[in-house]
Amino acid sequence: MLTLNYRDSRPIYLQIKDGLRKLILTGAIAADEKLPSVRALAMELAINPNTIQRAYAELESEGVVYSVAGRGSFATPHHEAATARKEELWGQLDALVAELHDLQVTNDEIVARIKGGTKT
Amino acid sequence: MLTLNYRDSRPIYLQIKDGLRKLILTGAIAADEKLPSVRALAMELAINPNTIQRAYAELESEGVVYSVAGRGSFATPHHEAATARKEELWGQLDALVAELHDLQVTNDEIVARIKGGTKT
DNA sequence: CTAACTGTACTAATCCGGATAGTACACTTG
DNA sequence: CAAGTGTACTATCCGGATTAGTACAGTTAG
Repeated sequence: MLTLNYRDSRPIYLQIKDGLRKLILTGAIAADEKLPSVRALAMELAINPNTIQRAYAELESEGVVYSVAGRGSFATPHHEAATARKEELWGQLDALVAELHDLQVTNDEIVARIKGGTKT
Repeated sequence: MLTLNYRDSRPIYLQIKDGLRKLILTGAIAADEKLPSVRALAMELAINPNTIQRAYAELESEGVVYSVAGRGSFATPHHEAATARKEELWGQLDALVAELHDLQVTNDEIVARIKGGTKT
C-alpha cells in the first residue's frame, strides 16, 4: 500500500501523510473505506506506532480522514478534502512559474511543456 | 543582500543557497562578480562561517559559483549555470501537473492559472 | 460480560542532522 | 611579510524526528 524511502530526508510521518493523502484524494482509497489500523500499518512498515498515529492525527486535522475510537480510521469523501490540497498546489505552481519567469522562460514555453505530457 | 528566516524550517544553509542562486541566475549579481567572503557574509548574517562555506561549496558543485583560494568566490556566467536549474524546475513542474491531473484538474485550467498572472 | 481490537494520550530515551566553536593550512594580493 | 581569501578538519551543542513503553476508553465479536 505504501513504500518508505529512508534515503529521503523528509520525515517518515510526512511521507506517510503525503502517500495516504494521494491515495485518498485520487480515489485509490474509496470514500469511507477503512484505513489500516495504527498498529497494523506500523507493523507492516516496520516502524513505531506513534509515527503512524502522528500521520493519522495530522491528516484528520486536515480533514482528509476521520477516526472513531474503537472502530478505526476512514477516508473522507474527496470532494470536501480535495479543495485545500488544490489550493496548496496552486500556490506552488505560482511560485514555480515565477521562478521560471526569472530565468527568462516564457508562458508559451511553460504551456508547451505542460501540454507535451500525458493529455487529460 | 540576503535575509534569513529563523521561523522557516528549512536549514539556514539552504536558504542562503537558494537566495544566492536566485540573485545570480536572475542577474542581480553579475557574471564573474565577486561574492562576499565566507567570513564577511557570516559576520553580516551573524552566523557561523562554516554554514556559509557549506552553501558556497554546494553552489560550486552545482556550477553556480566558482571559487579561487586566496581570491574569493565569484558568480558563474548565467547561461551555463541556468540550464541545470531550469531542468530541476521542469521536473518539479511535471510532478505538480501530474498531481493536479490526479485531482481532476484539466490542462486548460492550469494554463488559465498561469496566464492569469496576478489574477485568481 | 469477556476478550480482542481500535484510537488516543502521555512520558522518557535515543538518534541524527543542522549549526556552532575553534584551529590549521595553502594560496593571493599589496 | 601581513592581511585576507578558500578549504579542511574535529569536537560539541541543540532540537526535531523517531523509538520505546505504558495506559486508558470506546467498539465489536464471541
